[in-house]
Amino acid sequence: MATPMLIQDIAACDGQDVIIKGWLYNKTHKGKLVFMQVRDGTGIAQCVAFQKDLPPEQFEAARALTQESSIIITGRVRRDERAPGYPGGYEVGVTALEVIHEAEEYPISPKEHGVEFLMDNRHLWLRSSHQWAIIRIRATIIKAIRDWLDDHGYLLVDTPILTPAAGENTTTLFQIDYFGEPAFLAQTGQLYNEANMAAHGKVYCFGPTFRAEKSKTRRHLMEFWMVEPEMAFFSLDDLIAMEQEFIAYIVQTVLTTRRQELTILERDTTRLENIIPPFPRITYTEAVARLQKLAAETTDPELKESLQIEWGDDFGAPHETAIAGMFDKPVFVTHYPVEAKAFYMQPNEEDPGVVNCTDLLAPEGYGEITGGSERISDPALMAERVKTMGISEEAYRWYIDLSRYGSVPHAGFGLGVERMVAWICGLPHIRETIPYPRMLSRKYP
RNA sequence: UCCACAGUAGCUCAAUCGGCAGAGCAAUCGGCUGUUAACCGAUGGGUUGUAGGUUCGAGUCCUACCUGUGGAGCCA
Repeated sequence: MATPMLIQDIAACDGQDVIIKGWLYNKTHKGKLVFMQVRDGTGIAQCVAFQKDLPPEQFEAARALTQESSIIITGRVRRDERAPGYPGGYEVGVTALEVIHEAEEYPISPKEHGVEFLMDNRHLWLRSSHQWAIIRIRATIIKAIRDWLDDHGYLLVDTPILTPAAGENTTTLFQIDYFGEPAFLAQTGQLYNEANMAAHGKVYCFGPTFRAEKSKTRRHLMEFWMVEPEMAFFSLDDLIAMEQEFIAYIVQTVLTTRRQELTILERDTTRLENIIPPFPRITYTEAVARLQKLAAETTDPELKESLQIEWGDDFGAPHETAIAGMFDKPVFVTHYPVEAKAFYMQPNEEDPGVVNCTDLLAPEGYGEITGGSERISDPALMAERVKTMGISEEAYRWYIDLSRYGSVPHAGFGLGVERMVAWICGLPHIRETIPYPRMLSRKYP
């Protein structure tokens, strides 16, 4: 009696008669036998149909089967070193084949395709093994994020996506019509997080965020997912200590639970195995000095040009890559100039020209994966900041209230999930890190 | 928004100095009992991104536009 089986469990079913429900991933036939690579969502298994083992009409159906046709296969699992697939090493000797739907000519072949074509067919491309591996790792990263926070006393508190006020910078917000009033898609949950923090101590929000920046780079999406922890009575040192444990846990969790997927992606995991605390940290000022030294020493005129920087400038992509390249772990860059950062960041006591903030730059040129800081907790300073930034006091009254009623030193950060996925998977472009990327010139499918 | 490059068969690409529109893969048909992006033989497949211009003749040269790719900028 054949029993249903998921392909991920194929090794445990050796010798058993099983039923697989799935899709034909690829096929090759050789006279009186047909090799079918069948995927069921949990893996890919080679199913071998010999003419003598099937009713004639079913063998003919196997020979004629089109790529991505949906099928139900009955057969016996056997160990075979030659069998490809994920996990592979076992194959199914087919005794019956039922075709559920014969697919039309499938546009994506196992051969190479261009970026535009694949993105136009993103809804189908997701079935390909590379994309399958990425999306599974993404799910594991998200689970690791939530597990670590939940296990360390952080409470998930949701923040709104539809927000009423734009503050000072409407150009980077998507505006929508809210019953005749303008509303905006959230760029961050942080301000609401600070209110939630005062209620629960350590909180985090996790959801999609939206930025209408006309960024056309390999690291930017218009819609991306961000986790933002916010902690009461936290200093910059507390923040850095927490972040490195958190990041290391995520990386190590993927390494231990998604080996197969990292192999599919041909990721060099030795770089990831090294991601354990403590991470190096340098100040912004030190980073600028190192960049200037590097620019002075290099003989490459293009690199020299791209590394030009003066104290006070924010880092561009070449700067981030160069700084990260000086370390083999993620590096915390702290104490940026006040002007380069957000209005709510706490100025440094000894050097008021910089803020107590830290960006975490990933190795291998993957850029900023977290950005965080101590927040201003002094009511007078907050009021002054709000005024000088030209922020609507009416729209942000609720936020200003937070500094009036039991204000405490606090800190938090945001982590971009897609950049984390790109780094861990070793992907050259962020577009493959989310099922349906929203980019400057693409919102289909 | 700026710079560079590209657009030819379903896909990936060729086409010499401006002179017959071509291949691999995919598809279809046939062959093969161990394939790993199989292989072998055969068949079908084209408004060369759009609009205009130069020329006896334009995929190729010129102008504008559209679309995409790479990079920069932008980026609490």
